[in-house]
Amino acid sequence: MSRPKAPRVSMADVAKLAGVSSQTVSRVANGHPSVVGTTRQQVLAAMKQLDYRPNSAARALKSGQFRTIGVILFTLSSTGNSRTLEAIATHAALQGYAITLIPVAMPTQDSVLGAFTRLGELAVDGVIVIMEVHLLDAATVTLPPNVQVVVVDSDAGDRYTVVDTDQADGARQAVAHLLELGHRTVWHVAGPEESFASGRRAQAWRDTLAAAGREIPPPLRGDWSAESGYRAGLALADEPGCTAVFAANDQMALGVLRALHERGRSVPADVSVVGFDDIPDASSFIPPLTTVHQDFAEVGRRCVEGILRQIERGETEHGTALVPTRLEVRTSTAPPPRHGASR
Amino acid sequence: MSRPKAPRVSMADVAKLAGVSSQTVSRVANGHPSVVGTTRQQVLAAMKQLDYRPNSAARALKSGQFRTIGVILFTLSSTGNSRTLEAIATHAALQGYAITLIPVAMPTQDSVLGAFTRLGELAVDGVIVIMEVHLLDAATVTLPPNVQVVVVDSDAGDRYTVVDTDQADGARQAVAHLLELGHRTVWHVAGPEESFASGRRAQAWRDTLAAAGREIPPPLRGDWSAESGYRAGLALADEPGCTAVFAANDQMALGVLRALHERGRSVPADVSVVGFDDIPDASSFIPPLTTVHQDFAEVGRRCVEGILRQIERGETEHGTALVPTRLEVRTSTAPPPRHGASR
DNA sequence: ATGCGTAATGTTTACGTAAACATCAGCTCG
DNA sequence: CGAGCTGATGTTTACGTAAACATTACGCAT
Repeated sequence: MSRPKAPRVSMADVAKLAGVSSQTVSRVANGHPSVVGTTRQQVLAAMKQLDYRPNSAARALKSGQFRTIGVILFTLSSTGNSRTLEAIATHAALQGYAITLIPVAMPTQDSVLGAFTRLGELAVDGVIVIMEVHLLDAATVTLPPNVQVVVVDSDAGDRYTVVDTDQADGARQAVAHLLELGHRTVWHVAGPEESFASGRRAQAWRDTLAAAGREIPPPLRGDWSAESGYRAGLALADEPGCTAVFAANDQMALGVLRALHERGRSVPADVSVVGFDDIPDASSFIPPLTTVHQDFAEVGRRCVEGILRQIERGETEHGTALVPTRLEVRTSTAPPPRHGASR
Repeated sequence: MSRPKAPRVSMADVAKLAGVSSQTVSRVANGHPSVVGTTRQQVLAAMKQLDYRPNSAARALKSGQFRTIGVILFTLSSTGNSRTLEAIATHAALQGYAITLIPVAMPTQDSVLGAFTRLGELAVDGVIVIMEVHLLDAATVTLPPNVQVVVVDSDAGDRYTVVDTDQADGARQAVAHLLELGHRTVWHVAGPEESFASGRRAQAWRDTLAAAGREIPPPLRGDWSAESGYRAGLALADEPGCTAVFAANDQMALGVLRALHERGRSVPADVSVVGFDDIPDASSFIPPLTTVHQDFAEVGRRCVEGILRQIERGETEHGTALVPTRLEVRTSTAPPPRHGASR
């Protein structure tokens, strides 16, 4: 373990060179006002000459703060997660906070528990959870008492600060758009059952149809993947009455597009398709996909704001903040085929 | 700043409860052998009762190690980066290391320099850079002396440990596949000029054609985005002699597919298209895309191994490790149209 | 029996920082 | 003109851990 190391430069070294006490060096480092200009210059010069860098471990030990936020997530393979993470990292950096990644191998309670246990020994002041919250329940007991939590995409607003895309309104916009175009009803390719976002989108789809007095077709279930969308799309292609599809994310919409294409159903002439997320590729699908745009950057920003507020104040907040969505209309949607033509 | 806190449980507290010295607690915590069974049990029980968690700041201060790896990257929006990061995080966690994310706002030397300066004060034992290395040159001076570096996708093997996908072989396989199908030559949609990966793929494309004695069409240049691929695709659709396209990544291939589709050129009957990356959606493109599969998980694994080896040994290694690629043949490639038919 | 080695545990110390407290010089005001 | 104040800087201490060193107690060989 003991390896040859360039011994680190400490405040004491700087102090000696500058001819002051180490406390004065500390004051300069922290921008304390009561250091006179000339002294400050000397210290600064000494710091530069020795290439001094504050030791964050010592600082953390003394202050009890790490200036670090942990982010717990299951996977980065979904666009939403990685874009949110990126925004979190960027905003945290702006506030002088670092991000520590805590990957959870599998979305099981055991794994999550393990991640939180590791976290208990980890140097973080707060945690942002990008994951289904019901998995978190068992884990909360293992959280150190003074670590705050913010959750993305969840209904746990009564226990945590929750930041969420306005799933319901996004889905409503998508369905309303299709109805306005004249479609009788809208079919739905839902996400996995255990996903909160998926549930909210499906519920809003159902509600919007019900509010308009339309028939509610049985939803098809996918797992977010394009492949599962393809399977759903094959089924939909065989439904003669199906002229409009709302897929719960863009990847499944991609699969639906492929299935319809293979079955000779033209989009949007025969069937209209709407997605959710607005991933960068959506505008290059065949045809370019009408989809619900999510502002991941804003979600990330609010997460950081929320967690920092809690860290500063030292107390947990509750409540849910919704980030608005907006329908991005491209060319995968059109009025339904005229009645005569479609039979 | 002084906030009401649950005072943290320290070794001394555990020691008092267990009726031993804090050093014995330390020995138990670190699995030191010379603690007799009964004592160990007492300490363990006390730890559990008090919900003791080691303080990583104090541990880091004492040992000089943080058990943390920093990852510097510019963006997570590319599949490759986020998948690599995920693999890095997973493998680091397996070894008991945490990952600290250092996002760089813009790919400029200034930004990178800033990130490294911040890093200087950060608690990391090593750094993995997922980024064009030429931006790193100015930054190395600001790196603390005992922080090791591993680089992904670069030609800096003479200065750093480099882990890279075998770009050249992947591109070669793609081009060879198209030539074997009977295409006279292969057009190329390249990535951005400043990208090392892009350059390697383009060079291998050129070399493979040259080795086969084929004509080398002028490469088109994109920026990795589907939109840029679309623009390139429109140009290619107007090239009568173009029957085969090798796009430097899957997203640009997606754009090419759309352009060809819009121009009424059928894939693969009229034109064959090959991509690079094998993103999950590639199998759901219209048609499913033949592409070069990259093993991002393996890249991440080797990065972590490399950096840990350097951290253990305390010295920098040089050299490049190549992760093999493999051609995933789907239905976007076929023999060229028969001569008579195409005119 | 005496001494010595060894295994188990306790005591001291240092890591680098920053809060708390102490000191000292210069200045204002009664 | 000196008491008291203020601003600049120095000294002490504590944060939690673990290495290094110190101290027991016990067993075994002479």
